[in-house]
Amino acid sequence: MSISVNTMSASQVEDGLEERLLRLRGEAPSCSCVPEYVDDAKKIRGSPKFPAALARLRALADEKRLLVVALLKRRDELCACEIQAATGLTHATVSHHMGVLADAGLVRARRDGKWMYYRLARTPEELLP
Amino acid sequence: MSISVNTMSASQVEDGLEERLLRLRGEAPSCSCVPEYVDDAKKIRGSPKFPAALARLRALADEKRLLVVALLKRRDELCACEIQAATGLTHATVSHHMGVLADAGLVRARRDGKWMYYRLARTPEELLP
DNA sequence: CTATCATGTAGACCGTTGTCTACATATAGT
DNA sequence: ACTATATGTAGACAACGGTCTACATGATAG
Repeated sequence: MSISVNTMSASQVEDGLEERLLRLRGEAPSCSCVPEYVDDAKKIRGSPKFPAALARLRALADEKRLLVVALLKRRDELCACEIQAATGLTHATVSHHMGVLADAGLVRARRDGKWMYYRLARTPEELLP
Repeated sequence: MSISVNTMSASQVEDGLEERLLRLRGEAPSCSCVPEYVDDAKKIRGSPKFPAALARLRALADEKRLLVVALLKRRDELCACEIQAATGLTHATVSHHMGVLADAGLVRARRDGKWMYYRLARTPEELLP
């Protein structure tokens, strides 16, 4: 899984055994590119912003959920039954989708009697990183 | 599939047959919300911007692809083998991911001899709607 | 021209997820 | 309390997508 390209010493490259083994697996590049990108990748993955941004993107990467968010940009609040009618889904699926959007921090839910109302949690400009 | 809530006339509601049928399917809301959102949804879906935005979001909604885009924000160009090392994937999977990003219009590919170089197609600010 | 390296493509595998039905919970009205 | 309405939850199923291996293509060096 982990690739130790950036930690290979000159002696290891010279004896060639380790390198050839990696090459046979197709895991060792032989181009002349600099290897600092591996550290960059670790930094990016280690940042707490990365999983949060990924969660928001995954929440928006669905046709129905993106439609709901687009609707909420026009009307600041929609009840669950409106979302159901606009998407053509069952109420169960709507509930699922709104849960995904809420977990990602994109929408906020408010209960008023029997009805649930949803609105964007932030301004549209802040929705994406 | 299509829900005709916004086209129901008063007589239809009064005789109740059509309405009860819709209710039995769980497709007719009975709350007091206004129904213009159905037209809004059609407009949003009909816009050419909607599928394009969805394609970009779906391309970014993957851990590895988001990592690649984040890397490309720091270094303006990366070759395929660098991306392979940074992600820990096989070259086949890297090729697949870069194809998805390119199809979504997020990255551009450039061939230089045996190597493929990738860079962001736009400035980071334009990447998302 | 052949060998070798970097990358693309095809197909299979399998975990993820969007969707539904069925049931459960909550709220309001009678 | 009892009923009806609105929404949430659980589980099942099917389609999608990320990943791999194996093979194909393109490109350079000798």
